[in-house]
Amino acid sequence: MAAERKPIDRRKQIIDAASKSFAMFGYKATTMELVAKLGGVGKGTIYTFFATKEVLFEEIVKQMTAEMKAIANASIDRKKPFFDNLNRALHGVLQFREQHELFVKLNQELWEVRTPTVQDGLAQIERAVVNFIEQEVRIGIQQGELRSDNPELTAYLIFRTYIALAVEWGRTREPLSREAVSDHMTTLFRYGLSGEPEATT
Amino acid sequence: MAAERKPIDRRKQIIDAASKSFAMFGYKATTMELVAKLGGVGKGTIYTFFATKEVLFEEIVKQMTAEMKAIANASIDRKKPFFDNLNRALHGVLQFREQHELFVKLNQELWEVRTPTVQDGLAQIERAVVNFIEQEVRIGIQQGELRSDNPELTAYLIFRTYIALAVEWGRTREPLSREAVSDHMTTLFRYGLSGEPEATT
DNA sequence: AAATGACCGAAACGTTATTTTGGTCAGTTA
DNA sequence: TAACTGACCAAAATAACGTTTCGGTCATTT
Repeated sequence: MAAERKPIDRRKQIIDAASKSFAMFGYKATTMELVAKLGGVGKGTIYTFFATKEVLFEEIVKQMTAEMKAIANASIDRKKPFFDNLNRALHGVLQFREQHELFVKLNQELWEVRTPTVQDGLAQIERAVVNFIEQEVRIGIQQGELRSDNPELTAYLIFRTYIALAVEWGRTREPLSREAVSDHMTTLFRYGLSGEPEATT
Repeated sequence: MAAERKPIDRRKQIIDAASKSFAMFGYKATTMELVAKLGGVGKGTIYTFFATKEVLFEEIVKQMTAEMKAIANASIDRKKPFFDNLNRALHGVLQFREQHELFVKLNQELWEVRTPTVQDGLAQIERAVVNFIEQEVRIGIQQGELRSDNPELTAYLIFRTYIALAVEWGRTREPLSREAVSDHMTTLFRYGLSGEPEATT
């Protein structure tokens, strides 16, 4: 065994530790001291990679956003119809969301104490998601698969409906399964409430 | 002139004063002392009609809910199709909302300081609205005008979409006009995003 | 009998003392 | 000597506490 691998990646250690801590305790309750301890790293070391706690947090949000975008992109198949893609992307994001508690925790924290940094982070994620959907909507329009005089608004509506079904509905009623969420999304946006019950394009 | 009308309606005076104060200053900043002063009434008198400040507030919420329901009901014409009714009811409620600042103020207050009483009041209004829509959805289904395997969820989605368009969208983007809101609602729920551009049933 | 406002205790608020925490840097380690 | 560390500092958060405000009561007035 060649003794060579030893350049411990401090940066990764820090990000991993911070990720876990933010997801577990939220932004406020995560102290740099704790991140250092969890990461097995001196506190000073963190500051050789990240200028401030805020920057560290933003990095993690950015990373998570990229990861989600990758998942969504992977589930898009340009040869398949818009609604199939929407459905699959939805499933992917939903699953990701369930695995990574960060969003949930952050939203909770935003409700309990209004931390501007957290608000910004969440807003950034929302913007990324809506942008992604908007782009897909534009492609769908070009393909003649759907109609919209305002792709951004349409994307926003899709996003809000998703949140309503996947998160908000479950706060006062029996939560919906992943399947139920994407079923409702698809049928609503495909045909609206009137029209035919089922048909495949 | 027959001198007879003189039984001053203290109750009404109080409710009017409280209504204005809640709408102007919010729940917290409205003191019983102030309501008394505005109503031209002794503080003790309020308590002969309303057991607590909370009860007074609930009464006003109840009254406002009833008023909204009346407006919505008035705009419903059983002979006309579901979507026409939805559209008209929407217009009515939107207009009502703009006239009475209470909702706006209450929502703002709920964001700034979490007052449980305010939260309950808002939740009650939401429940009333969703119930109303649900009932209309059920009728629409019976008439074969629309399809839904879960009227409550459908009603909830209609409500959330309405809020998204009328309120939330305007927080980060250029607000939509009343017309734009109901146009988008109608087209989305009628046909979804695919399907024909325009057609009248 | 209906109405009132001085009055009361509890909750909210402002202020100050104390603790925690983000961020630095002189010193240690490899 | 370059990466790393943790004692250290100022600023921000929190706790302690005296003061004010406010919901609710009730003896008195109308």
